[in-house]
Amino acid sequence: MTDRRLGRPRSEATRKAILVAALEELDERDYAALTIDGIARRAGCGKQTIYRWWPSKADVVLEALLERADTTIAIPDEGSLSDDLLAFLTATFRQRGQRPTLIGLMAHALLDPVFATEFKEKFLFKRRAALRVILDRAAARGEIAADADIELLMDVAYGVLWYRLLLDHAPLDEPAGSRLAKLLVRAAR
Amino acid sequence: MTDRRLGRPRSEATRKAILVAALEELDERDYAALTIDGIARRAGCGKQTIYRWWPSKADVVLEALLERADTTIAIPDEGSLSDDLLAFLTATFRQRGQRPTLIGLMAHALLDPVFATEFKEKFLFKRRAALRVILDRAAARGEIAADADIELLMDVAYGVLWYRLLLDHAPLDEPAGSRLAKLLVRAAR
DNA sequence: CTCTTTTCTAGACGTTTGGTCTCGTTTTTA
DNA sequence: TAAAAACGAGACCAAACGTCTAGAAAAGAG
Repeated sequence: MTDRRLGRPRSEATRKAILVAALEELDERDYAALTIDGIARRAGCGKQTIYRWWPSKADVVLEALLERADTTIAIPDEGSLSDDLLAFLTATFRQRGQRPTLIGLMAHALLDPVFATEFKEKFLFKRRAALRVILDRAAARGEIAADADIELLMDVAYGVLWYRLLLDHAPLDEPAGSRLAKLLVRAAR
Repeated sequence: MTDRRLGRPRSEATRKAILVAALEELDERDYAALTIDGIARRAGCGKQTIYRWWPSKADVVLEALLERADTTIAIPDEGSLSDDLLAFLTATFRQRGQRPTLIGLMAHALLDPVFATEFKEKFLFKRRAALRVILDRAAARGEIAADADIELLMDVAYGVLWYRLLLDHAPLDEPAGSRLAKLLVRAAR
């Protein structure tokens, strides 16, 4: 008796081929044109293999994104809120090449409540948690007013990030991150 | 010779029936399940009538939203930035019943660049313009630092609004509007 | 009043996609 | 060797999109 399940085990090679194929497809066409058939064809596998393991195409893309990106979110610890925020925001803003992927996932989350839960837990709330560490440390150092609304501060940071990502009307570069960091420091006092 | 076009004129009654039907359908099912056939059936018109006048179902919903909501965005003028922001934000946050509609339109905009332009011009940027009036007046009164980033302040306001609307993880009520207004006033100085 | 133009409802039609199901095969454990 | 589960390939059905056709209706022009 072993702890392995009965029957042929899941093919890790196929799993990776599917994730790679999903990202490659996303590079060539936009998210709206992404199809399960297309991913299967490119990965050289049957559609059923994809449906067996992922409930929707968004779940495939999300897993591919999580696997590709540095799963560990860097949490800077420079000693001051100002420096920590600057490092965190510029690092976050720098991942701008992922915009099409993030846009697609958010669109899917808005239309599919089940995936929305998945997306929040595995991606969005992880990022919030990282920022919360920074803010909590600053609060412990007394850099944040006792009556400050930590949740609101996080919503300001990620709100601006997502709003600009979605509308694409203003830059999302390092100078922008720097200005946002300054604003947050002033608002936290 | 008149300025009326030749032929049978467009039926205003049918146009309104379609917009009403779209909103009614949205009350009963979520945006993802909204279909042109369903709207046509409920409005008692042929599909062609819808396709003739609107390029996509999102355009129908957007027009219905614009027609229903107070088209004129109230711009308070209380004499102080603090009061103006409080009034503007709480009025905006109060329209929370429109969440499903707004979610659907944003999702569609993320997947369809053509509609995205429409959505920004006819809805999102109109709201930004209203907020800009408030901030410009405050700047003229000297309530905002000369080097303040007005665009960033607007992105903070609407960023938090949309981020909470999309994620639905935190309240979007009048106390929240009040706290956000306070934060903005502090950040603007 | 008749002709032309355009919109109207109604619904058939082809296409695409999603998602399920079937088939015969392969890889594992018992 | 038998049972169990995953595999690739692809058939299959249902749903929705968007186009098209047909005949009726509503307006102006002559």
